[in-house]
Amino acid sequence: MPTIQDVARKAGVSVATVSRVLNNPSAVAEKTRLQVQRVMEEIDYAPSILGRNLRTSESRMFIVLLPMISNPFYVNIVEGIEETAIENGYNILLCQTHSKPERQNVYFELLRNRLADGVISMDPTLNKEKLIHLAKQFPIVHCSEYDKDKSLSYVTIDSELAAYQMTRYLLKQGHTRIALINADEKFLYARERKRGYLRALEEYKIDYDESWILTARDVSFDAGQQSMRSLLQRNQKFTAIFAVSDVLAIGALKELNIKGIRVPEEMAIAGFDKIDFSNMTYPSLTTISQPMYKMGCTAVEMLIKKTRGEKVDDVILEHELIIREST
Amino acid sequence: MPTIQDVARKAGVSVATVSRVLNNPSAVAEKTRLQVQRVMEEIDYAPSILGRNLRTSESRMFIVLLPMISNPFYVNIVEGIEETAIENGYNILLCQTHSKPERQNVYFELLRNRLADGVISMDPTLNKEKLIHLAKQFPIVHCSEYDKDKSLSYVTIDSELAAYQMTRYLLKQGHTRIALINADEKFLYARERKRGYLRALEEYKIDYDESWILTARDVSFDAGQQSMRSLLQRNQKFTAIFAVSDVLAIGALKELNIKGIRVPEEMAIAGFDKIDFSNMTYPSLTTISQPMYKMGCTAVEMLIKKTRGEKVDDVILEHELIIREST
DNA sequence: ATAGACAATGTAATGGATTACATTAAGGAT
DNA sequence: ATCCTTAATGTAATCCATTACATTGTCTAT
Repeated sequence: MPTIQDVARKAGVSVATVSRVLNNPSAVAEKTRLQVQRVMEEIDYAPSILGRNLRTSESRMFIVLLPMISNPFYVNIVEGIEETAIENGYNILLCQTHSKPERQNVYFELLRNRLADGVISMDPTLNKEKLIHLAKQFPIVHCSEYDKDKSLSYVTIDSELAAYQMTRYLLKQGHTRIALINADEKFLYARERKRGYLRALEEYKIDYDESWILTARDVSFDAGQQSMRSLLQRNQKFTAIFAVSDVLAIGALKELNIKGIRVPEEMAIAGFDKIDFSNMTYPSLTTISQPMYKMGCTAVEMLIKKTRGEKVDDVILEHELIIREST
Repeated sequence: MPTIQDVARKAGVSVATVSRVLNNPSAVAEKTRLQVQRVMEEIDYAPSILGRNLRTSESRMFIVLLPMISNPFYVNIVEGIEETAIENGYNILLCQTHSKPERQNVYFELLRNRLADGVISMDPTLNKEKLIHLAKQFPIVHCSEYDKDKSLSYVTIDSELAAYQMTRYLLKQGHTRIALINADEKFLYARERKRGYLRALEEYKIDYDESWILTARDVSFDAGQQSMRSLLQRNQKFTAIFAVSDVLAIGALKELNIKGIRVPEEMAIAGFDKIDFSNMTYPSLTTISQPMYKMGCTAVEMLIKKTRGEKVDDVILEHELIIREST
């Protein structure tokens, strides 16, 4: 691999001039510039990112931390992040954490080592203290997940309100026995959506009890299906199910299909997220649309501001109730 | 951020000794080692990856190139890649190319600059010459997609055979009019699967014509649905559909559901890949199981061998016909 | 003709780590 | 007491690019 020295030697100039051609072309005479550029072409020279970053401590890379790419919820967010990052001359590295600290640390090391200029985190399981500590030194933005105590910047939606609206919608449809398939409450969104659900039930003076709420093992189709199965065994005569994630709802719907329970006639079901697949189920799924693409864009914009040292405000985006066939 | 110099100064030793503590601890006296380690702890020192890589030209990172993470087909492959890479002390960077050369080049630059030690490519649209050129200098392995002319290493399945078996299975079920929803033939797998499909039809002496084969706009649910729609408009009375990808099949199935066509009674449908979703549809989808996880593991193993300069053989893994409710 | 201004280019320090080679000190053999 | 071996540590070159500062040369104004 040729270096800047090789170019300089071959072009009969100093390395400084070559570097100028690269970074500030107007500072070198046209004749010299063309000569240098010709040599660069000729020997297929590309500046070493390593050398450059070492000198400038800037990499124009962002790290995007997500639990797993298997959750389709992230797809459109990543789309938005990528698009906006590229527009602004940044590239992104997609990093799966599997919610494991060892994995997370690997990526934080990249940050500490200036292999990345900032982090967009969508992993809610990150160690909070560590994160706050890092956020003092490096630009970090939370996307979709965020922390209550405001010590970290975030962009998200109002999960509580969305869940409240969905539950209220189901109540208005005449349902009075509505189960909630929730995610692990270690996720803030799980806690928020549960609160919204309860608020609606209380407003409608429904006589519910804790058994209406079921926590899925994880956020996967299987877990959703299994949750539905155990709900059906109980014989509690629910007429509607609200799952806090489309993935769970789709799993649940599958179980209803298997058992031959007609949706929405015998049982209504609603999800959350509006992932692509939610429109492919039979029947299609009523859900909450999160502005995922926009959330990704916003996260990057916030992050770039942070790299410039500017103050950024947290952002809460609008969501939307999408009524389809399953309710 | 503290440097190795800071540690050396504070511990009263030379930078060489600090470096030895890091890379070859047995070469330094226990007393000194402990002292140095204490200082490292104290000032929260972490070696600069940049500095290290610049010196050693090794990064222990692999780049994984895929068109888009939205295609669930990649999920399990990535799982296998990641697992195996980590086991061997490597980390991976997931890179979406969107099949665009500009994007691909960004990541190849990382490779050229030693920010990564090798590439696993799952993007079939890469410029072949460029790739062959790069493969002379850097370890590159193709995963799932591969090139006919054997100039690049690959791990894949026998798509032609799988498609042949699926088609033959449908024929044995008594279907005689089987449409193929294909992907763009720029993908090798699309060409291969078409060949397998045709071989079966010919073996069964089916009087088919070109109109039985439809090329989807891209590989997405929508494209599958649209393909089905246009097939139905034609009034050609197919009794079975074979889609070369589950994503397409699921879109097609959706359209059948919408039109109230019973599956499999009035129309059978089969997919390819066995993605997680394929078991969540109603009815569940007959498909070809690719050993995706294993494919990912194998790709990494091959790549590691290559980084060591060893010769590697191409690998073709076994697939399996998964018969479910849709046929 | 000479000083001053300015454009173009070069020199050398710098960023953070690794490592070949040099140096020092301690212990063992005679 | 002297020489040799060996373990422990240090010195300095190196990887590649950027950039502050120094130098050279050309042109203008007086």
